[in-house]
Amino acid sequence: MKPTLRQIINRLLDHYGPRHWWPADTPFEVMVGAILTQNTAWTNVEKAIGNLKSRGLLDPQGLADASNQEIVELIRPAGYFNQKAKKLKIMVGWLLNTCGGDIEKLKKRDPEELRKEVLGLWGIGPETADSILCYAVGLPIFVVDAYTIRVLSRHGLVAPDASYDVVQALTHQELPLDNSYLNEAHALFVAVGKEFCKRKNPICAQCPLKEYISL
DNA sequence: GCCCAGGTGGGTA
DNA sequence: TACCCACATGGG
Repeated sequence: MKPTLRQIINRLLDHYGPRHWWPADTPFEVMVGAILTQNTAWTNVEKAIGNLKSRGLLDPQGLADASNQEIVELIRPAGYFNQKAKKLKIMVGWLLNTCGGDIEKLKKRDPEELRKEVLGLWGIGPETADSILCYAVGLPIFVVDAYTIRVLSRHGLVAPDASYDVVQALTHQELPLDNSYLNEAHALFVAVGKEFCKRKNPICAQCPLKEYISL
């Protein structure tokens, strides 16, 4: 039997309970984490974030003033450090320029225009942009990631190679456009994805969604 | 030693 | 548009 999106999320919420995402102390830390976690295990991101924190660089002006070399050394554990240092510099430059580093002010902007602007920054694609808008700014936007597509495709709701925009359009059509709900929904996909829906294991005997599997 | 992880941008046909 | 590749560390 093919479940609906709402059924999947209800089942996951039932199983995991509220996730309290994103794992960060401040909205700015969310933004930094969103860049550092690109194609990277979160455990490695934590080390990099810890390094930045202990150096007192986890604020917009601090990062803007730091040398590229220093940032590279601190974020080395997160991988892709040359690219990511550049991305962080571009992101904080934009942030300081557009709102003086005060992320609260971004809430007053037109959401669609803001998303386009963030997407226009080098190094920020759809998932990173939406992570920032959902978890740092607090907008009602669903974040699509590899886990989301993997889980949904294994239950026949989207194609395995479905595009980001197609999957997001589906979620925005089927789900309440509410920040708390969409925040929770994405976090639940990550929870079940990490535990049961890795690339290789096709079937998950202990998965809370196993009752729906019919493929 | 090999595969994978909460992607993105650039190059080529 | 549709592939292909570089980017890089750390854990299983």
